[in-house]
Amino acid sequence: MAEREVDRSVSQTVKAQLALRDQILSGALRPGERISELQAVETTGASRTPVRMALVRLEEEGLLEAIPSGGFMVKAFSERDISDSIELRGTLEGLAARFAAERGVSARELEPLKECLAAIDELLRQVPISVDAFSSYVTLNARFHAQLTELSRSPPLIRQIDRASALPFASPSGFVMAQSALPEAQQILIIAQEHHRVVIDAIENREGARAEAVMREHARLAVRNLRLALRNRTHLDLLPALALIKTATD
Amino acid sequence: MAEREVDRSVSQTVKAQLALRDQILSGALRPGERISELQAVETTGASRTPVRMALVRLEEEGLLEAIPSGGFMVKAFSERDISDSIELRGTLEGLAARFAAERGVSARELEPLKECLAAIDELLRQVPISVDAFSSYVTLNARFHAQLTELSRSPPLIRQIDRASALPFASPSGFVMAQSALPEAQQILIIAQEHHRVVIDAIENREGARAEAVMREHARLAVRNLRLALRNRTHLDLLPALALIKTATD
DNA sequence: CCCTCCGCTATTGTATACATAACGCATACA
DNA sequence: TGTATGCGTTATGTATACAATAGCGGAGGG
Repeated sequence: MAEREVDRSVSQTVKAQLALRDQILSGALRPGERISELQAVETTGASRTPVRMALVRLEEEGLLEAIPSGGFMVKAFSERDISDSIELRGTLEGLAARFAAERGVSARELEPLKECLAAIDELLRQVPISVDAFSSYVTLNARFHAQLTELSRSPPLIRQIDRASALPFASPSGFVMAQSALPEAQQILIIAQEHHRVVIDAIENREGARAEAVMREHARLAVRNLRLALRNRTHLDLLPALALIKTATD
Repeated sequence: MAEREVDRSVSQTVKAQLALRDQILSGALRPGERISELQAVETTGASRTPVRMALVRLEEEGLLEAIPSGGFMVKAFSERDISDSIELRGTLEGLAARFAAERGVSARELEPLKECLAAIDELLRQVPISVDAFSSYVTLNARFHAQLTELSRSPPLIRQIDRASALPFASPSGFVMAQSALPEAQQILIIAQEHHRVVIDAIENREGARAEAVMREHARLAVRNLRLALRNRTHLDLLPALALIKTATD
């Protein structure tokens, strides 16, 4: 066989993992479908060992499921799984906000959060929001959540939140995109921004319970809106993660 | 070289994973120590491929940490990491209890929980509790927590709780054992049992908030007691997981 | 005497060959 | 005609050979 083209800039394992994740999230591999190692070797360009490592990592990430008789299949998610994942992340972020508030955060550390807040305020001034601005919003929102998580200064918690966000529909960007299909999108973003404002205020004033409560409400809002969005399936092709939803609703 | 002795009853990957986990939790491998693949091959009896798969899984489990330049080392935990992990699990179990309460649970499903409760009541009648009884308590308590988690009927949440319990000191059995070193051990077990009783009652009566609150209090109690136990380091060899604590406190 | 550079060694990353188990198909018998 | 059994094919599980890199030690020069 012709010699393999090898990209030496990143490890083969990482390359395979990224490629496979792409295939899953883009819908090229459908939920429930078995992933053939040989096929993965061909599509990713890595050999079987790194492909297998990538498969194990993707299983731990939650995108794949081990088949008892051997091998892996693409995991399928119910609508309930998705809303639970969002609420789960909200709960963890609530704990992170509480930790941040109770343990104290310097003004210096809150600065990046406030910058995000101001930048989002700026974006939301547009009515209706442009496509470009919306895209910036997705980025800024993700950064806000990541920085808030960091403020907990709790490696175990940060780790769990990262894990909970691995499922794309449970990531901050994921459900924002889902909500964008709704007619009330702009109003939703404004409410969400209010949550952001409150959580910063609560952390500044060391009100742990309030900081936690608002993050949980933030997630519950997301869950409600995701449910709405799943009713009008019109623009949902915006959300690639939807490729993971079980076709047969249970 | 002499032919390798192969145990064909379980996969080599699983065998290696169990063996390595044992080595880590028994303290044979110290925190911060690099794990050599070759050495692991010798001690586990598996070859490099399954050993590598096991290492990846243990990393995802949180027992190992990837070294940037390659390979893995045993993760080291601070005291704060440990108490955060317990509080984290308590928060997740709180959510599980809430889900169970809000979504409704049949009397049939609560039966196993009540059996655990009664069995623990029986054990606690002994004053002071015997070593054997304490060992039964550890098992029953772990079962209680596992069954409660199941009642949430939320696969993503169950998965996260399992992950959060992977760290041995964050598992139900782990911190019970740590607490056993305290002079107030018996009193603590009685309070914990009261929590168990309340959460069942709350779930039965569909009081989600109360069910959640008591599980969080349950965890906070554990955190307080673990702190106490770490002060009197006398009997802490009871808790193998302590092998994971950073020697240099930071 | 110390610092730097080169080369060696040890360990990980990758590829592939081999073993084994599962699935499917075909054929034969009831 | 249907079912069961056996064989073949294909996939995964395992082992090992090869490649590349990082870390360490020694030697040489400043």
